[in-house]
Amino acid sequence: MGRGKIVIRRIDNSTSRQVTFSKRRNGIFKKARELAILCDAEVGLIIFSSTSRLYEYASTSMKSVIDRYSRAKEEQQLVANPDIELKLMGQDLSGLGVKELQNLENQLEMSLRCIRTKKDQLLVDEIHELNRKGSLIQQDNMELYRKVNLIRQENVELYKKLYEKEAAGEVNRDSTTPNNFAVVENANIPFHLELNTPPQENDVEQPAPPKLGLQLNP
Amino acid sequence: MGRGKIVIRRIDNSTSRQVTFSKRRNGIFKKARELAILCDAEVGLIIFSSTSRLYEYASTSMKSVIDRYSRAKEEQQLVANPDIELKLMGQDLSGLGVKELQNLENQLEMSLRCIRTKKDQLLVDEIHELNRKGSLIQQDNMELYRKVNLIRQENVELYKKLYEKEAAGEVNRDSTTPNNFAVVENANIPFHLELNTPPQENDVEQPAPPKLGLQLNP
DNA sequence: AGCTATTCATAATC
DNA sequence: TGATTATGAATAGCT
Repeated sequence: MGRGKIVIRRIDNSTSRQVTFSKRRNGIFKKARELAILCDAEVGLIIFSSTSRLYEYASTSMKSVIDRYSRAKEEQQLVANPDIELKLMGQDLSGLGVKELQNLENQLEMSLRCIRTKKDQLLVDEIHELNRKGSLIQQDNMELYRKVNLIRQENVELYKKLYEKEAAGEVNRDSTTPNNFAVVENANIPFHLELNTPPQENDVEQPAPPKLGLQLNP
Repeated sequence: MGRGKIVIRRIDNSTSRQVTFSKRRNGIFKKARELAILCDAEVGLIIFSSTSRLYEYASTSMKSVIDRYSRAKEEQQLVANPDIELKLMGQDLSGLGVKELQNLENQLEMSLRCIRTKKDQLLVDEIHELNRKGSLIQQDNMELYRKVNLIRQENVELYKKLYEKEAAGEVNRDSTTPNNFAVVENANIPFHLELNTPPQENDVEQPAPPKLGLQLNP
């Protein structure tokens, strides 16, 4: 139904995707409404666009639809698993008085709080652990930088000495060839290192470990 | 679309209502699927027939759709109701009826869920960020190890050459003193480095970043 | 946003 | 129910 047939696959062009979305969204909402009216059905339709905007239609109310859906699903579950309810609810609620129900509510709320606390603790612990590890690696990193600089300095000294000796001596054997090669490599390494460093310098050279986002360890 | 135009009102004849329901239900499910695929949307469609049978379609999963819907709604609530805060502290509750109190309770529970979700997201994000940073520093670290080894090797070569030259030449000036000193330092550094490395090697030498505790990125 | 040429969905019928 | 078909709707491609 259009100027040409299309295959059903994601529309790559973002603009036409948007346009098609608008048109078809209207179309399907109309269909949903018609189905609900014509056939006396309860219909709920939820659509999130690719840009995460929410569009919804419900013949009654979305809350009603979702509640009914949940109940229906629970019943399906029950049919599939007849005895899960007993374990889930702990007990039959019918015949309980206000006091018992209040007790039950309190217990469940306690469990809930307990679980939440544990979950949060796990997350926070993990962040601490990551910070600790990060700090260790960073220290190691700084140590390595120090060492590279020391050895490099020494390297320079050695080259100086070699040149002095060669200058003091005379033009001799093939040793110049590997020596030159070595010089090139040496000249290369610090340069490369200098080039490599800047992007990480903020994270790496500072004495303190980087604390990002939330500050969890006071 | 059919042999004749129809008006959109409840179909009285129960049989044709049923037939129309079947046909249009298939139609709208197809439309929903097409919309989801074509426009990269997340779609959830719930239909209860007039006989209370449940039919559903979800491009991802109904749970995902409903959760996302709830979150979106909660955020809308928060944005729309910036002054809940006043009643948030619970003062001035006197004079409110059961209905108003229930409303307030619902709103607060919604806010609470919203805040919890956001908090969890922040924690998880932070863990991801720390993992990322850790991975970067670790790469840097490995690069540094490589460099230290290269320069050290080169230094060894240079020492060899220097000694050769000195052996070939003669016992000369005071240069031996700083030279010896340099040798001592040089001999020291790799040793120190070797001693330093093992405890961290597990963390540092592996190509992959260390994922500790919870595995958050699947 | 509109406008058609087309394809599609489906009401009526068997 | 299931299949068929005439017809109205939806919409893809253009402007």
